[in-house]
Amino acid sequence: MFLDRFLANRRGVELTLEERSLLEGAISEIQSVNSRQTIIEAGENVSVSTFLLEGIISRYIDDKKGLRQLVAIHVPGEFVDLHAYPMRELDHSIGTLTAATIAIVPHSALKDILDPRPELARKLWFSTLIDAALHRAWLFRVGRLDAVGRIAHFLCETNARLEAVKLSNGHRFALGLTQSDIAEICGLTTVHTNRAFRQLREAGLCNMRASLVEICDREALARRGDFDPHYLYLGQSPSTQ
Amino acid sequence: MFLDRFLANRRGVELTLEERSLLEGAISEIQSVNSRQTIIEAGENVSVSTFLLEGIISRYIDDKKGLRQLVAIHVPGEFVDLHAYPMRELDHSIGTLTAATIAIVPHSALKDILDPRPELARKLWFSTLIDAALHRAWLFRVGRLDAVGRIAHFLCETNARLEAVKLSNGHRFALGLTQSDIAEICGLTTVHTNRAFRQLREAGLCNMRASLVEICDREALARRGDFDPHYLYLGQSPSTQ
DNA sequence: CGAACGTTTGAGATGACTCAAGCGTTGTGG
DNA sequence: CCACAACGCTTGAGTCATCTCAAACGTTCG
Repeated sequence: MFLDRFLANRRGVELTLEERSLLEGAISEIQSVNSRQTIIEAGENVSVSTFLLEGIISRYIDDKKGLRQLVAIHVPGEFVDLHAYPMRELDHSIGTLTAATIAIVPHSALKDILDPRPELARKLWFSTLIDAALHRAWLFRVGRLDAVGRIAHFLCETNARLEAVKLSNGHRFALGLTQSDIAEICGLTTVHTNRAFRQLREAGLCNMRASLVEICDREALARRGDFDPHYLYLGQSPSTQ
Repeated sequence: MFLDRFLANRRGVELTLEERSLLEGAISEIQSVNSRQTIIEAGENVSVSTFLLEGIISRYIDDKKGLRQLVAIHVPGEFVDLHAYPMRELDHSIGTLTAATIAIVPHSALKDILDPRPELARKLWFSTLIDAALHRAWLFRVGRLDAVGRIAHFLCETNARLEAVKLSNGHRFALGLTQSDIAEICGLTTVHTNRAFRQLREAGLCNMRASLVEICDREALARRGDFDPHYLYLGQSPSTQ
């Protein structure tokens, strides 16, 4: 039941009941973490992976001046660092953005489950590759879009991801992030992010107050952000644009 | 012998002789491809993966105006799209930048080899995760560095990757790319890339003429580009900064 | 020799940044 | 229950990095 959301609605790799309960059994611990806490520091050796049950977690790279670049965020129902299983150590740090609940999965338990089950291993492999696809979409966002487009794209992506795990109805969702968080995600300053939000609001595309996001015109928002959900590898959800 | 360079000098996942020859046997075909050819279009269904023997191959996402964002480049000794094995279809396109030689590996052959060999499967999984780590470094580059820094970072990365497969001596390497290619990689215009190259040249950090890159001051270049090679998961090569 | 391509330089436009300050909301302690 | 601190949001004005448009120059190759 902890893993109900894992790979939910992902094209072709939904887990069987047996697979789900096997993975469930590999969980060693459930933890609560406060907002804005570092969970793993870049370069650390890790022997467990983290599955996110509640809240938003970020992955980021620090530059030498202490500024950081977010390279991923995770929503409930996703492994945050399953890639640590083959990699052993990480090239980035991990921290909470909001308060969060996580499940800890030791790699030894994972190995016992996966070694005799190539099909399941391939599904987990797939799930780490979705993260890579998200990285690519983020690259596109930062490299090709202007400030308004980046925010539009990010909101479309987040809406689609949350919808897949039933945390958005397609038009409205709670997102515990501040405008500064979104600025960091989109590679912008807080000030400029705020101005871009105003433009989106005035154009009637979307609205964010107190971390509740309301998407007024989903299609127009997707157009403004040049958003094509293909890279999320979702199944055919009824309202996915 | 085709696969000699694959995972060469990668921390902890070097292939055994047996593994190498098994993969070697999975190759169905060797092909030559001209410069600037599309190999795979985004969204296509694929049942083979591509291993790069010679040349430079890019992966890119098109925006709706026909401009493209490069999300990865590959050098000899790397799988270009091993992730197509678990994913089946790709969220980006693939094309050559220079003339190239590639080896084709059908997924069916891969499955036969990997299903009974979880250890080898984990090494291939790892190799796709290095691509993800490269994506993250690219995000850092585009999100946090200025024009000169981005180019410096890219040159440091490329130097290190080519060194791992013995195509750079650490200070000099042939790179069949134009300044426009590097502009696309770094999310800059050609004009501005040219000006940034001049700055690097005048500062005595590096030099690029006719696609031969010469790194004059490796440490200073790494500092300028805020480059830390940790994310490449290389073994301890003698001169890696 | 000429066409195609890549590199280099100039001048002006613009999107995003920096610095600075005011405003609104929330939570807390006296 | 009020006052104040902390935090996030909003706005303004001036600056700067990068972009756009334009043109000249050098190589390579047929």
